[in-house]
Amino acid sequence: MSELPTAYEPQSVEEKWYQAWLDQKCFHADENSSKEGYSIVIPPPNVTGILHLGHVLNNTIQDTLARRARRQGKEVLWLPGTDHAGIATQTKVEKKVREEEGKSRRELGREEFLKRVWDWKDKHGNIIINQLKRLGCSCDWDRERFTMDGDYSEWVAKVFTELFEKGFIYRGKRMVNWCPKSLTALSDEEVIPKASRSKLYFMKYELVGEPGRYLEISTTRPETLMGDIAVAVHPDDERFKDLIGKKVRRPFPERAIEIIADEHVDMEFGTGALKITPAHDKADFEIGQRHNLEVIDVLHADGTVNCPEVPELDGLDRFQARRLAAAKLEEMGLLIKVEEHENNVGYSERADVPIEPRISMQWFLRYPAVDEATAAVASGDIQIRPERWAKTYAHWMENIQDWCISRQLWWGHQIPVWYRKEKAFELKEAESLDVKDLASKDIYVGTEPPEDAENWIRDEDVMDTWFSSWLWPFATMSEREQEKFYPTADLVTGPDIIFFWVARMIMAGYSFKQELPFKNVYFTSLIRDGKGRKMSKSLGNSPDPIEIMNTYGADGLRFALMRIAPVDSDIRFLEEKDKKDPNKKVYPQVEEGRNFANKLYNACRFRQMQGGGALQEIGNLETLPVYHLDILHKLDALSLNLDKAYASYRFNDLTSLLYEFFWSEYCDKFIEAVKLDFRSGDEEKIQRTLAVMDTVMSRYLGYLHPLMPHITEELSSQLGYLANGAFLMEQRDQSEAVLNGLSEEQIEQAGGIAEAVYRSASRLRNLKAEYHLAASKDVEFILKPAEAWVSDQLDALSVLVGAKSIRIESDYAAQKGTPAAVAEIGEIYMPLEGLVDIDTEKERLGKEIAKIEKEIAKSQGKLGNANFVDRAPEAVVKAEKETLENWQSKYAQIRDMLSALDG
RNA sequence: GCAGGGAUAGCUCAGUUGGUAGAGCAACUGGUUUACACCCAGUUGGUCGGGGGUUCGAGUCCCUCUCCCUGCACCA
Repeated sequence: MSELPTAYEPQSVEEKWYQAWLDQKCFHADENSSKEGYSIVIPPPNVTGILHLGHVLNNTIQDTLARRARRQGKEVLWLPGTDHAGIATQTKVEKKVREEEGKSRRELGREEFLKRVWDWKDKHGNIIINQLKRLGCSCDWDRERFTMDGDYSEWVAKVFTELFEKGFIYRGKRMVNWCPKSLTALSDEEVIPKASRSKLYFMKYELVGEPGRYLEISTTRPETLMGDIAVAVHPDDERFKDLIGKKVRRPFPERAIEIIADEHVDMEFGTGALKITPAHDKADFEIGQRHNLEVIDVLHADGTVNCPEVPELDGLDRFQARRLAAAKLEEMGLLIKVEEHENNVGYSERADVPIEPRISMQWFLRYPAVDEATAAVASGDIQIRPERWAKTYAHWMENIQDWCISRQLWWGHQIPVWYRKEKAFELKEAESLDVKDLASKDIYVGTEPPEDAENWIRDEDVMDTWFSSWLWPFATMSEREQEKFYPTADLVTGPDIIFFWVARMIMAGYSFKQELPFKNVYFTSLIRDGKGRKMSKSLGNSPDPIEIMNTYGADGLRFALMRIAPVDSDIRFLEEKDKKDPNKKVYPQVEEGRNFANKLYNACRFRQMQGGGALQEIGNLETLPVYHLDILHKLDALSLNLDKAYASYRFNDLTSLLYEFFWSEYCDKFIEAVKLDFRSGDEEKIQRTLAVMDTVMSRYLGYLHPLMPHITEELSSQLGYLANGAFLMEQRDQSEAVLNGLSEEQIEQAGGIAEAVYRSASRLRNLKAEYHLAASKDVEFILKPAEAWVSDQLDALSVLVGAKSIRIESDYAAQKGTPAAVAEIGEIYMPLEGLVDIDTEKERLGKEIAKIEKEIAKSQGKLGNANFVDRAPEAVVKAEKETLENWQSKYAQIRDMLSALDG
C-alpha cells in the first residue's frame, strides 16, 4: 500500500517547482544562444492592474506557446512588464493623496505628485506580476520592463522627435473628446458609445422683426443654448426656405442669431431645424467653420457652465444646468414638449462619464507607414487569428483618423517640446505648430532638454499611454536582443485593443524598425459569466483567479480555460452554488481541470506502486501484446495531432486531444487491459509492461507540460524520468515515433484486435448492467468465438468486463432463458443461476433485433438507390456495404439465439 | 444604417474539404474489484433557431426570416 494521499494537492507542488525553475534560471533567454530564437512580448498589464480571468486565459496561452517552443529546442524569450497607464494610475494616486493627506495634486505640485506616483508604483506595482508567477508564467523576469524605464522613455522621446521632424506630428486647436472628470483630452478610441435614454426638448425661437412667428427647434442639450450662434435648416427643406437668412431671437442671453442652410441637417429628425453650438458639438463645429461662425464656449473644463450673463446657470454642473435651462424655457413659454429619446452618448473609457466635445490645443499624429501596415495583414505577412479580425483591422486602417496624442496629465511621458521663454506665451496660443516652425529657432524638439534649459519652457502635456505602448515589441529590447528576438513570433491579446495597440504596433514596427513586429496575432475570446454578461468590476461577477487557483490549482485553472477557449466566439465561465454549502461557489469547468490533474496523479501513483526503477527500453516491438502496440500507436498519433493543433492555434483541440488520450485510452483501456500482468508474477511480462507504461508516460508528461507545467514536472521527477537535476521543462520532445520499426499492417492489425476487445468488453458490461450485475465478479461467460485470435485475449477481457471467467465452448447449447449477446468476438452467453424468464429474454433480444432491422432497412434503402451507388464516392459505397454485412451477420446470430429459445 | 459573429442534449460547448449527430457537467441505475468517489460501469436525453432551395445524401453549401452578441457609423 502506498502512503501517498489519494488526492493530488497542487498548492505546495506548484510553489515548489515554480521556485525551483526560478532558482535554476530556467526562464532566462540567452541572446547569444546558437539555438533558433522564439519570442513573445507580454501585453503589458496596467501597473495598477489586478489579475482577472482574461489575463489568465491570455497568459496561459502565451505560456503554453513559450513552453512548447522550448520543448522544440528553441531559445525562448517571453518578455514581461507593465504599462504606466496614465489616467488610471494618476487617478488612483490622486485619490489616495486626497484621502490620506487631504491635498489635491495641484496643491502638491507636479514634481512632488510624481514622486508619490513613483512611490506608489514601487510599493504596489508588483501585484499583477506576482499573480502571473502564481499562474506559472515562464517569463524572463530578469528582463521585466516598465513603459517609463529610462531606456524606454528615450525611445518614446526619440520617436516623437523623429515624427515631428518628418512632419507627422503637429499641434492645433481642434475639437477633441474631453473628459470633464479626468480633465484631459482623449483619443477617439477611448470614447465608448453607450446607448442612453435621453430627452429631446422641443423649443421655439421667435423670429426677429416678426413678433408671434416662431421657428421650432429640437435639442438634447438645452444647457448649451447660450453658445448658439445660428440655427441651421436643410437647403432643400420647403418648410423653411423663406426663413434662410432671417434671424431668430436666442432667449438667453438674448441675442439675434442667423438662420443658415447646411446640407448636414437631417430633415426627418425632430423639427428639421438644428441649433448650432460650434464650441460644444463636433458637427456644429464643422458647420461653424463652413459658415465662418463665431465660437462661444459656455462650459468650463470640468463641465460646469461658464456664462456669467445668465447667473442662475453660471457655475452649475452640465446636467443640472440642462434641467434648469429647460425649466427656464418653459417659464418663458418657449418649451413646446419633451420626448423620451434613445441615443448614443460617448463615455470616457476610464472615468466612465459622458465626454464633452471641446475645442482645445492638442498634439496630433498623422499615422506613419499606414500603407505598409495595411498591406502586411492583407498579404498574410502578419497572420491574424481568428481571421475575421483582419477585416476589422482593414476597415479601421482604411478610415484612419489622426491620433490626438496629448493628455493634460502629469503621469506619463512629457511632450519633448520646449518654447523659448520670451516667446512662450505667444507660441502656446499659436493656431498651429509643426515642423516648419523649427526654423524660427523659438521652439526646440529633442530627446534631451536644450542646453540653455533656463531660457526655455517645456510643454506641460504628457503623451497618451499608447504612444509608449506601441513601441513595446522593440523598445523593450537592447540592440543585441533585437537581433536575436525581433520580430517576435506570436502576439496574444484581446480583440478589444486591436486599434489601441495592435494596429499601432504594426505601424510603429514598419516606421522605426522597417520590419513587422510579430508574425502571428492571436486574439483571445472574451470571457463572460454564466449568464453571458461581460465580466466587470461594477457587476462584481468577476471571480478572483487567485482564489480559484488556491482551491483547484493553477494547472487546473489553466487546463479548464484552454479546454473551453473556442476558436471563435465568447467563453462562458460557469459559476454555481455548492450543493452542500450554498455560500460557497464552485466552478464546474475548473473542476474538470482539477479532476484531470487528480486522474493524472493517481495513474502515476499506480505506476509507482508496481515498483521498478528508471526508464527502460521497450525491447522487441514485434513480440509486444496488442494492447501495448495499440497504446504506443495512439501515442504516436497524439504527437502528430498535437502538432496540427498547435499549427492552427486550436487550443481547445489541443486540450481535448490530451484529455481524451490519457483518460479514455490510457487509463480506461490500456491500464485495465494490462493489470493482470502485474498479478501474473511473470517478471518478464511485468518489465515489458512497465517499459511501455514508462515510455508512454514520460513522453505524455512532456506533451502535457506546456499546459500543466507544475504537475507534469512533479510527476516526471517522482517517477524518475529525469536525470539528476534535470527539469522536464528543459527537455526536448522526442521527434521519432515509438513504433518506427513496425509495418503499417502490423500496427493496424494489433490496433484492430485491441479495439475489438475493448468494444466487446463494453458489450458484455452492457449485458451485465441489464441484469444489474455491474459489480459482480462471479459472472461466468461462455463464448462461441468468431475469430481465432479471441482465445488469447480472454484474460484481458475478463478484467475489462469484471468477470470471473470467459470460457470458450464452440458448440455450447444454451439453456432456455440464458441471457445472450452478440459482439465482435462472437456469441456471448451469460448463464445465470436462476434463469431468466424465457419471454423476458425473448423480448429483450426482440428489441435488439428490431433495432438491427431498422439499421438494415436504412442501409438497404441507401444501397438500393441507384443514384447513391452510381454517384457517391466508391469508398463511401464500400463502407456502406460493409456496414450492411455487419448488421446482417448480427441479425442472423440473434435470430439463431431466438429460435433456440423457441425450440 | 453598414459589417462581422452566433443559435446543436437540461447546462457549457465540439462537430476541419457534404457521407451512421459527439464530449464534459447535470439527471437516473448499479458499484468502495488492491491508482483514483476529484472514481468505475451503464442508461436516459437532439425533426442541429423557423421556412425554402441545391444534392443520391445537408448540422455542414445557397436564399430568406426570427432572436442574441460585437465592432463601425449616426447620435440636433
